[in-house]
Amino acid sequence: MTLDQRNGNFVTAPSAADLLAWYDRHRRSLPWRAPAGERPAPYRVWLSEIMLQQTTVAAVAGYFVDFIRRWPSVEDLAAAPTEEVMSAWAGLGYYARARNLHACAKVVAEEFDGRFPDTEQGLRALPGIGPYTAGAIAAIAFDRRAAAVDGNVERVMSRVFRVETPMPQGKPEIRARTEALVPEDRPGDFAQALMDLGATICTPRKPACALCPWMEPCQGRAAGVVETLPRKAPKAERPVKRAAVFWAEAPDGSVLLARRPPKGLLGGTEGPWSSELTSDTDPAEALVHAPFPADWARLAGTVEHGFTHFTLQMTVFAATGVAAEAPAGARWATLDELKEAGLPTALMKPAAHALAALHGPAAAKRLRKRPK
DNA sequence: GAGCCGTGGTA
DNA sequence: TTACCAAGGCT
Repeated sequence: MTLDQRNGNFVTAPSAADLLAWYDRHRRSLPWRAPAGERPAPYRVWLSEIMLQQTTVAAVAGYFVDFIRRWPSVEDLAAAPTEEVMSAWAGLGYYARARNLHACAKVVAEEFDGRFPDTEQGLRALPGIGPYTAGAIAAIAFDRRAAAVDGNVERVMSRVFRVETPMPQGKPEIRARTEALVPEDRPGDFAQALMDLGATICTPRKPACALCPWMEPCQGRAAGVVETLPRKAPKAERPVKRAAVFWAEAPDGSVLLARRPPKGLLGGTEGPWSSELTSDTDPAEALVHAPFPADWARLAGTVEHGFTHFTLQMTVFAATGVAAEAPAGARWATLDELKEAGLPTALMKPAAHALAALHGPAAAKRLRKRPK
C-alpha cells in the first residue's frame, strides 16, 4: 500500500501474478502464438510483430499465414526477390516495413547464420526493429525480462497508474512503470497478457473494468477518469491534395504499370502512372505529367483515398489502344500480372475506377483480391 | 521531436 | 460523415 499524494487515497500496486492468472484463462489463440507453455519460433514472432505494427490482428492474420506458407524460414524470405516480397505485402500498408523486413531477413540469414539476436540490444540494431519490437521479440521468443511498450500497454499503464501527462511526454514514465512490473518468470507471457488485456478489456472506449484483473489497483478507475486516458494532444487536420492518375491500355488489353521510387509515399510499390502524389496537382494542368502523348480522356468523378497525414483526391485520365514504349521504370502488364503484382489500396482504387468506366463494373470486380 | 508513412474497422 | 485508432519505426 502506498499513498497517492494527488488525492490522499491508499493504493495497492498491480501484480504481474494477477495478470498472468487472468492470461492463463483468457489468452487469445492467434496464428503466430505457440500453445500455452511453449516458446514460439523467433522467425514467427519477428514476422508477426513487424506486420502488427500499427495494424490490427484481423488485417494481419491472413498475410501472416501466406508469408509463412510461402517462406517457411528466414533464409527462404531472405532468398526471395524484393519485388515478390513487396507484392505479397501489397494492401497491408506502411510499405517501408516490407523493405525493412526483407533487409532484416538478409542480415539474419547471411550474417547471423539464420538466428535472430536473443537480446533487446542485438535486435534493436536490425532494420525495422525499434524499441517496442525489440522488447516484444526478446520477451516472447527468448523469455528475456524485457518490456514491450506499445499502444495497448500505454493505455493500460496510463490508466492503472493514472498518468495524466499527455503523450508523448508521458512515455518515459509509462516505460519505467512497465519495466518495473515485468516479472522474472514468464516475461514473454506477461508482455502478451498486457497486450491481450489492452485489446479485449482495457479498450479505448467503454473498457470492461468489471472483468479486469487489475480493477482493484487501477487508479484511473478510482478517480473516474479511465476513459480519458491516455491523454493526447489534438491532431492536426489533414490537408487535401490532388493528383492525376493515367490509365493506359495497349491494343492487346495490357495496361501500363510503374514502379514507384523505393522511398517515400508508397515507396517500392507498383501502380498506374501518376503525377507526384504528395504535390498538389491541378487536374486542368495534369496532362504534362502523362507518361507519353496520347488521346487522354478525363474520366468522370474523382477517387479519394485517406492517408495518415493527408487526403488524396485523384482525377483519372484514360487512353486506350495505345501503341507506345513503356517509359523507364514502367512496363506493360496483363490484368493477371497486375493482380500478381499487388497494388496498394490507394492505387487499386483509381485502377478499378478506370476499368469500371471503360469496361463496366464487372471488369473492375475482377481486380479484387481472392483468398488463395 | 515532430513529421512522414497505409489501411480498414468502429461509433 | 467525421474522427479515432491498431502489437511503431525512421529521419
